[in-house]
Amino acid sequence: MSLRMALLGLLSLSGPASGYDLTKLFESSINHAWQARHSQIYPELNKMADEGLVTVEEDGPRGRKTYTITEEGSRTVREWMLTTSPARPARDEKTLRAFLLPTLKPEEALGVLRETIRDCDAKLAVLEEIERRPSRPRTTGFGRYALDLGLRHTRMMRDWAAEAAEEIERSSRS
Amino acid sequence: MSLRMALLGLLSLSGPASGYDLTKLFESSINHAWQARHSQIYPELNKMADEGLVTVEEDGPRGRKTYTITEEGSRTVREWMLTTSPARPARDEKTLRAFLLPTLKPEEALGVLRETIRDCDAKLAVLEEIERRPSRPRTTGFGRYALDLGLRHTRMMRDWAAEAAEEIERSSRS
DNA sequence: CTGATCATGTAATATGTTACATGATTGA
DNA sequence: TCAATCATGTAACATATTACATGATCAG
Repeated sequence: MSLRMALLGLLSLSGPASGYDLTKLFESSINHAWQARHSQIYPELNKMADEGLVTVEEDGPRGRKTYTITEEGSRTVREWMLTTSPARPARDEKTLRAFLLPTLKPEEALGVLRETIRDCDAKLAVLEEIERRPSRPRTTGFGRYALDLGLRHTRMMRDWAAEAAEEIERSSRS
Repeated sequence: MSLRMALLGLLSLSGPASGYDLTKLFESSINHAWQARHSQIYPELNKMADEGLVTVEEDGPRGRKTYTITEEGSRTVREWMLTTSPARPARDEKTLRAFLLPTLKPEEALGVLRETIRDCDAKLAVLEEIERRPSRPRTTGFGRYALDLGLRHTRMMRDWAAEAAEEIERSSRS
């Protein structure tokens, strides 16, 4: 269901769009919370059109199709947001690796943690750049919460890795 | 690969265990980073046995089988931890919902956020209880990083939701 | 005219969930 | 003896990834 909801949500927030647009939007906005390839997005859009959650208009060049969310589509996301339960916990490979850190020797674990810190810093740079950008089109609102969450999440991860590394260093010195 | 690595990691951290044990261990330790049902775990263990990453011993009552990680198994997780790249971003339904918050009316969004806060508080209570527990068997180490990350993540989420709610309240009063 | 990007799709495979199925052992 | 829990599995279905496949349009 989540992919479907993500697509309906994007259509509702950004207005009519093609599968191609949505694939890009996915990458540039919601990517750290959910991902999907075009090979999953295109079929899903067609299914939703069959079910009346979106309408299709075959217009643009190169067989471009524009999808628009319908009343029923809007109702569907809304229901989902308001009534469905907390849902499955996240599947996060980074956290899994954190969990498995104790299987490594201290120096190895340290290496992994330092790489994590570098990755977080790189990601933070990107997100902070987006945050600073004065003209985020349609975006006072749209994606604001997600950006904020992304920043907080990355900082949290960075801090964790830094403190874990420090702790390992301390205990291997003694 | 991740499920496989999670299983090998658990076997390496906790010692030999049955599929049943591992299913339970999954739930009680690594659950917030990765999940798997027994219907996925049993076949994976058998596949790994075929490939020599674990050995099986059919012993206990009720056809219980005990799996032990092999040298090759250990090498496999180690490689994975040290050499494979940052990997796919998390898929987190909670964050997706956060992203879609602007599709709701302010009062509705507020309701969702308040529920998020309640959920986080409940989860924090559980995690803090685990943290306080004096006798975590084999666990000064095992699961420590993951627990810490879990706590940080939940607090981060809680803070985010609280601040977002506050912001919505403020702007709807004006 | 040529490389980048736009634009859509399908097929094979891998991963994950839900439901079905069975039976042994243990403790009250 | 009966309910809970231990213990393993398979099948059907849903979801997601990778690779294959095709071609139009645009900017330099």
